[in-house]
Amino acid sequence: MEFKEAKNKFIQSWGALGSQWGINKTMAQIHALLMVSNNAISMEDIMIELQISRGNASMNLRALIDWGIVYKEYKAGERRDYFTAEQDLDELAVKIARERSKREIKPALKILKEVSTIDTNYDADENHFKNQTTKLYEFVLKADNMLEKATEFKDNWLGKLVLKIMN
Amino acid sequence: MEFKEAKNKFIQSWGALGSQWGINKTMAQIHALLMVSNNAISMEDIMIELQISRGNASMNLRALIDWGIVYKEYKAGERRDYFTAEQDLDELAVKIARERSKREIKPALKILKEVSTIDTNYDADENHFKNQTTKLYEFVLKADNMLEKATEFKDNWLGKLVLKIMN
DNA sequence: AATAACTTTCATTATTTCCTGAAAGTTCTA
DNA sequence: TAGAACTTTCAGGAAATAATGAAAGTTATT
Repeated sequence: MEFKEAKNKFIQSWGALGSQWGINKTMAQIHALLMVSNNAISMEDIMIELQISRGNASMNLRALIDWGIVYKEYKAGERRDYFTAEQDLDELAVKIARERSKREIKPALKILKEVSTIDTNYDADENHFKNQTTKLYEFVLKADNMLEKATEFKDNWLGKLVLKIMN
Repeated sequence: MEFKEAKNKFIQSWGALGSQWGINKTMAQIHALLMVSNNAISMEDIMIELQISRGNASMNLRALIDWGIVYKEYKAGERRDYFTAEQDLDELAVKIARERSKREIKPALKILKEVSTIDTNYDADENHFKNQTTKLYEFVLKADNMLEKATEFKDNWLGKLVLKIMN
């Protein structure tokens, strides 16, 4: 396999993987492209390389920037914006974990708390519901806290975690 | 909030959360319903409760069974199938983690290995590509191994992990 | 082996999600 | 402040995904 083919395969696969995890294909592809690019690249370049429209490129770049994993870069004497992706994988993972926690896990916890604190009479079904949702709340809370703790290492957090687990 | 309202809210929210993580809404809703149900329930019941068609119910129940988080149950003297969800959250998380690893992470690793092992000349772009994908491969491999190790505790694995991290 | 009770399949339809492209917006320069 | 260079927005169209329901399939019973 030569470079261009490999690069393309990587971008396509990253896009597909994104879809499976609830991230839209183009967003994942732009991220993939930037991640393996040696230099900052312009919206124009991205549009051409991925064969997408200006609007699509613009919206997804914005989303990636909101996630904190793509940066705008200004080149001296140049009008257009250039973009780069976070190149450090520890940092990337930390940012993704924090965003998903903020956007999805925290709201889910709120709802779990709400529904698990209903008043129950002695009905078996209601008790079971309350029980299960309470457990779920505790489980998700614990998982979320753990992730937060783990990512606080920041520097090589995954490596440190592995060491701890291995004993 | 009373029981029925809470139950509904939980099911709806679980469905929405599923979507955000690449799991179809109905599948997540069926799972939610079964998870908080005190008794095994029939396809008929599920169809009514979630207002979905027979085909939809059948296909998504099948998918949940394939994931290993929903079980068929046979009641003596009854013709129809009844369904229950895995009630133990540790077990549930382990199964989901293992399936996603098998279905998504392992194939991704295979591709990362492929694209990261191209022959490069001294071109800076190519070297950067090779570098980044190699690092990504190692990172994902490490994460996957860690998850495997963590879930091997099986019994209260999340709790044990938290303890380790806290030191 | 015929019928009844139930489940699965899959072509069609519906819904959701995503993408396009043109217009409006912004920012810089002269 | 006019115009050029570039970016963003968003209504409408396209594509992807999910759901329906009727027919085919399965299994148990008589």
